[in-house]
Amino acid sequence: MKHGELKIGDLARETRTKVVTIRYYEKIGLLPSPVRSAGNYRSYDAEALERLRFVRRCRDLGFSLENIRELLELSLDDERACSDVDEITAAHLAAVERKIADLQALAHELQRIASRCSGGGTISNCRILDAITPH
Amino acid sequence: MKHGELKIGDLARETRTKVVTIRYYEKIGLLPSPVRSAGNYRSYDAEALERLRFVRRCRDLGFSLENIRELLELSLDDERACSDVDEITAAHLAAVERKIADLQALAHELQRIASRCSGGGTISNCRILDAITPH
DNA sequence: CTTGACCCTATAGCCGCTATAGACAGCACG
DNA sequence: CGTGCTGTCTATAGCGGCTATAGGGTCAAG
Repeated sequence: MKHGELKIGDLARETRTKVVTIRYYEKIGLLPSPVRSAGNYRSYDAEALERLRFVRRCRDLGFSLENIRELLELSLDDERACSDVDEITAAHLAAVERKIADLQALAHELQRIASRCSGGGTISNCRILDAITPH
Repeated sequence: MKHGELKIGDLARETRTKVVTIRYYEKIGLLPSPVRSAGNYRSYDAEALERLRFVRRCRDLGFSLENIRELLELSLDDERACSDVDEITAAHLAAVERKIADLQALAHELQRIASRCSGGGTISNCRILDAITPH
């Protein structure tokens, strides 16, 4: 193994990604197939590491793999308009904010329901089940 | 079809659940298999409707099908302690609140990133991609 | 020369549905 | 009676984003 080349486990450690996940990303074409060593091991270079780092960062930001695919493609074409990137980001942010609002409404309702528990009772007079049951 | 009996489509309309989903719930044992009509159509009674309504309500509250299974089982046993129900609800609420916190952190980061867009530029000087790319 | 850590492929499973295909039931209209 | 139409039936595969399992091969250290 030449200087600077990384095995899949090295890549996994560097990016805190599981080995199987890296292979999965390759299978779905999110990462290019790397060259293979004599023993048929995947052998990565620094660029591959950078690409995976970018993917991981995007995943941490909650982007879908499909979005990441687009972002990667955009990032390779210097001439494309930056507004495409902005659009993807803005749409994702909006989706996250919608999800937060939904979950907050949910949390309030659950709090309301949970607060009804008198404690120590049996199912027959459970006010939580009562609250859940549609009337 | 006797008075008061419902076909799967009726159940679907009443509960705003898709027909395929009802069949799916039956397959995984969340709903009991109903009797069949002469033409092999599923035939539901009012109790089945109530049960599905309960399931739907729980889904709307974000409970997993596994949780719903437990809640259904608990609700059938009058003697069981209500605290079991409270536990499931409280754990779910805690999970929802964790998720909200995670998403809020995410939203803040995305806002920070999106605000860097100067508009009108090209990928080569895209400050969003810059912000996403790990250094 | 064996042990153990790592790597390989291929396949199936997770959740909660959704989609597709191909066939049968039941009713209205001509 | 036939023809359409809508609704229902079964069975199977697919979605996203992994994760788990089985059954091997590779390689460096002791």
